[in-house]
Amino acid sequence: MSRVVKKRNAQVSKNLILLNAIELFSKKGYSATSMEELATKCDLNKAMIFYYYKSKRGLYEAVIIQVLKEIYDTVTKENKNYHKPIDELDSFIKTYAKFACKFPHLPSLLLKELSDSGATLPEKLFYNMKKMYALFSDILKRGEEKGCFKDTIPMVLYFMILGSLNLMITTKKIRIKAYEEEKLDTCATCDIDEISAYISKKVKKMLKD
Amino acid sequence: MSRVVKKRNAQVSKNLILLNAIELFSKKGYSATSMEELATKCDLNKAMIFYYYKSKRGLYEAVIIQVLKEIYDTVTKENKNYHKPIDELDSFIKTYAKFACKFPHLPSLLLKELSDSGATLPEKLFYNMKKMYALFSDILKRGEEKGCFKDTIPMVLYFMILGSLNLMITTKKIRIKAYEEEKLDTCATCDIDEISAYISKKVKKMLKD
Amino acid sequence: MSRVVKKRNAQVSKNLILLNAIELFSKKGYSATSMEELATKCDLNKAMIFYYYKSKRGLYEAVIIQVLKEIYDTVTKENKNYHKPIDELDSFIKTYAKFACKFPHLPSLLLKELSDSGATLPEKLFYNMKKMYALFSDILKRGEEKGCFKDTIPMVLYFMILGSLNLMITTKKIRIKAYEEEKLDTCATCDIDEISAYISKKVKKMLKD
Amino acid sequence: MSRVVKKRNAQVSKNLILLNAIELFSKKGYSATSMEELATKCDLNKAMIFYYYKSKRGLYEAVIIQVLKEIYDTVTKENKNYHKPIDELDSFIKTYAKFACKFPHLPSLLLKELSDSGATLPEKLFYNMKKMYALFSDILKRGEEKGCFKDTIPMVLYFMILGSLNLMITTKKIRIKAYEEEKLDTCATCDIDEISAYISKKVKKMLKD
DNA sequence: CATGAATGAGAGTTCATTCAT
DNA sequence: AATGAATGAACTCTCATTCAT
Repeated sequence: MSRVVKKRNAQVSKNLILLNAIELFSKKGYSATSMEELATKCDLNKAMIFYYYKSKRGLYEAVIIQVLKEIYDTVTKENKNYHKPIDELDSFIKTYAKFACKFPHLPSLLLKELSDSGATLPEKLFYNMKKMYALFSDILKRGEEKGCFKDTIPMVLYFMILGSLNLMITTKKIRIKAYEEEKLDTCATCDIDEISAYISKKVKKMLKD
Repeated sequence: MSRVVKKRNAQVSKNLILLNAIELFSKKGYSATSMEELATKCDLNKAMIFYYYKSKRGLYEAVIIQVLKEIYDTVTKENKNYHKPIDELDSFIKTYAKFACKFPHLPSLLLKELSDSGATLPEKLFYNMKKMYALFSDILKRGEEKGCFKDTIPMVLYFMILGSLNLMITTKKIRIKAYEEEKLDTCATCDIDEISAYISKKVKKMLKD
Repeated sequence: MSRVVKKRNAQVSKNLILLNAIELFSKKGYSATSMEELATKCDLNKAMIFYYYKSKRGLYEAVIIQVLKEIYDTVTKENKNYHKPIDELDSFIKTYAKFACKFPHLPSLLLKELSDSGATLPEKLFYNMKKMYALFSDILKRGEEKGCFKDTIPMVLYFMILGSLNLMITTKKIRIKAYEEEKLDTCATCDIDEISAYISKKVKKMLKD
Repeated sequence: MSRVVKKRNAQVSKNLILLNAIELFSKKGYSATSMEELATKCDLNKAMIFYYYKSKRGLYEAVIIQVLKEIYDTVTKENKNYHKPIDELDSFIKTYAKFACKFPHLPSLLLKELSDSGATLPEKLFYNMKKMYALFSDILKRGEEKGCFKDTIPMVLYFMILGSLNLMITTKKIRIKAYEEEKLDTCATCDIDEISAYISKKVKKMLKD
């Protein structure tokens, strides 16, 4: 009859759940993530997830919002140190790359959210996504005004950068495998800094006149 | 008591399942796709799916292989008409774009497969993915040999192209929404041809000396 | 790995579920009845309940409709033999009494359905309840026309009959207890026929002029 | 971190819980009533319910006893004003009707308690129920002794009165619906006073010689 | 007296999979 | 080749109850 009741404070538990949820959702996707598994990972009772986040979907939204906020904050903070559009662009790319390395599975999660939802994507989520893009497109705009960037379609350029970085990060394992087994040139040995430097260089070249 | 037994030949049913499976898997992802729903969509009994494809995972692999084959075939066929690396590159981009439009949800599916599996990715699937990439990297290689392309890291460039195209396609709905609601510059009105033309132009610029 | 699969035909299983559900729902009420328990009682897998009835609520509605139909059919069949309103009234009371004995816990179930639902009561259910009442009120109406019944408010009389019968039946156990322990006059020894005869007699007296 | 601790005295909180519990249990039944919901309704912590009433079942019993007491007290108090059995009977019916209107969902709750429990019905509850019935059967007994009532089976008559009143009250909503939609004669417009007057009149007629 | 975090058991429901026909 | 009944495991979610504070 005697039950051992763990005593942690609310914030600790709530955060523990969120952090592990970020990992699981981004590794396995929404449907394949089980609340049972998450609870075990947190060493917490399953019911606590619902106590704090109401529902699986609720937790999921909290996860996405949290992640978007983190990216945005990281990127803006870094960018404050630079004032020339070219440096800001450099910094944006490097910071995003660092972030994507930290949560390597999130991009596909966000991507899915962007694609199937369309209309149902909750407002908060949508709002945070736009803020992130606005940051980037502002850099380009200022660059064009100052005459250092030409012929920009910010949306496409944004996706060229994010797309390539995400793919390079998530495919790391398999690219190594392809290299080891068949000496295929998959850029297996490059680290993320080299990759983002290369992308930076190429993007700047694209935008020159 | 009398049961109506549909009579189709095996190939027809098997294909019917595969086609509908492509749609469902790519729309909803692996876990969120139910065999029940698929069977209903095919107007076939659930058990038939297992009769033909052994298991859900088996069907899923068949789906991915089928899709990769289709992309590869389409791209190679188109590219036979061109012989200068620049034209081949152009053609590669345009053909991939067309394909991605046809199955707009597949990229995220492939992407996930690339990321979580790593080592467990079945050989056949892996093989088909490599063939596709080889096609692209060969174009670049020939271009470098002929001196028309400079400073290439094919893997990164491959992902810049695929990444941006995929993202532009899958986010179409939401970009329109963002434009309509807040006049955000999300390239909402561009059609896929304009987008791939822009990407082509920019990639070529990157590779010039 | 080898699974033993029971082979019964659909109708048998579906009925088995319905019959046991009638018993459980009427004994315990909706919320307190568990699908797990029902399945065990049927010696069937829990999933079969959902296979046949979609949801607990769906099963519940099937139960109620089934029961109402049975009452209605029993009552109409019996009443065909009589043509004078007084005899029809007698027969109505006796038949309802017999039925209520067979499913002693149903009345409280129907009662609850009548009370909390109001607007949400499904159409089919509502329809069957009205048919039942119409049967009774028609007897009274004919009686008034022929001059053998006076001063009727059919709804109240209907509930006097049903209410007293239901209560006498459901409280049987406890009335016996009260009698044995304290010689309280709870009509403990009366059987249902005596009770319905008494009710019949009294109702007829009420309706005389 | 600072926690706001409500300060009420014990009796106030305990009563608050009881009152709201009466409402919820009688509206939804035992199983469908959740302690969480009750706590929210009381603007109190869930644990307080257990602090005061030990368990859900304990609270439930408190509820039933409280209600039975209230009925009994109301009825006896009213009946003190009358001394002829006929007037006492009238008064009993009218008072019960008033009470049932105040807690329209209680009857079905009591009914259920009467039926499932049988042997397990706690002593206190049983005791209170009997007191209530004794009140009624005493009126009839005195009436028979004085020669103004004939041929009484008090238990059945008790249930005729209670049954019809309860049913008329709980089905009010649905009877109105049936009337509005299909002009069915469901006594939709009668108020409780007319109904109890009609019942009174009819009961008295039954008991005449 | 009062709170909120924590628990374990069980609820309804879904789903991939199998088997007899 | 095709069906539909059957299964068992898993899933999300709820609930009464308890404990530390």
